Amino acid sequence: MTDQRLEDVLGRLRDEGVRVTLPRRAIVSALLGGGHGHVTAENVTAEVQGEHPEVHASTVYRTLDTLERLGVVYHVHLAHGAAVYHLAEDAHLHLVCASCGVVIEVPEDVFHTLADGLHQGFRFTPEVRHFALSGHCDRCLPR
Amino acid sequence: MTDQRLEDVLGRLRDEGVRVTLPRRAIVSALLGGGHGHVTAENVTAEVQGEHPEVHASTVYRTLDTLERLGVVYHVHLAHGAAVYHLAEDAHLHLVCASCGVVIEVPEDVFHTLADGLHQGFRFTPEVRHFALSGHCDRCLPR
DNA sequence: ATAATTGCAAAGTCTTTGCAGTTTG
DNA sequence: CAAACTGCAAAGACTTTGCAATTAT
Repeated sequence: MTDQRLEDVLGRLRDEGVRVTLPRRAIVSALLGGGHGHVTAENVTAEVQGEHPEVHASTVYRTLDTLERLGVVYHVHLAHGAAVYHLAEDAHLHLVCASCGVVIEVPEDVFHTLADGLHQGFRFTPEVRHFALSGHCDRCLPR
Repeated sequence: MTDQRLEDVLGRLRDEGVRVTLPRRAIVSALLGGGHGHVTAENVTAEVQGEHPEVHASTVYRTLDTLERLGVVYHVHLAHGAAVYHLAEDAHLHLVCASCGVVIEVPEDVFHTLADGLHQGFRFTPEVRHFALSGHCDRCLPR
């Protein structure tokens, strides 16, 4: 019943000299448990506070930063609102419809051609993970 | 000496039933005058207030919205900070280095292949103008 | 005249920060 | 025990909004 993935992550924290505290344990649990990606810091806070109401939002932000530094999670800006967090192992790219907000997840390799072109033409290496690509899904296509 | 482009824009406002006021005149002037793109609402406000200190930032935001609705300007989110505004006629895409912040402007057609691929594969039409593409320029490339 | 627009102040959203007290290793 | 971490409250950056007074048409 002890979640192995939880222990793995906590082990990684300890290996890095990062202390394992009750808030961190709860936050990592929430991330692993919620599972299905796209959680905001606020979502995580709410979930954690269900069990541990004393854990403050600022701690959640700080912990998410720490986890990102360690490569456990990363965050994406989907649109104008709050950033969403993912487990790093679930890495993928995001297409967001500017009208209806639907999020389409796509594998990274879809961008290879573009990345090659940008690198050759402009000496620029895109990092398409960190910001979603805005646009329109077919049903919201203007006109 | 009367700026023809200014009068053109103001004419467009009137045609749309939008009133031409002193703040709007000053804001459009600032956009046309500053010229070289990438201005934030705050930049515009500062410039306008040089001549007309009574014009309030909220008016600038409202006017920029109006101008965007009319297709005179559009705004882009370069990174985490404030949005930047462009004259619509200067439309182009933006690559932003996450390390040094340099902004590289590229023609839209660089994205055609990607756009076709996304449309065929995911029924999604990217609108690459509204958010910059984050990444790293060669001199900031990690590792 | 009258509907649009403005200035102002206040609020709103998301996130960060300073600090004193608490906890981990 | 020392260094790391936390809760709290406050601030910070950017933008939006409600409203009464003003202004363009």
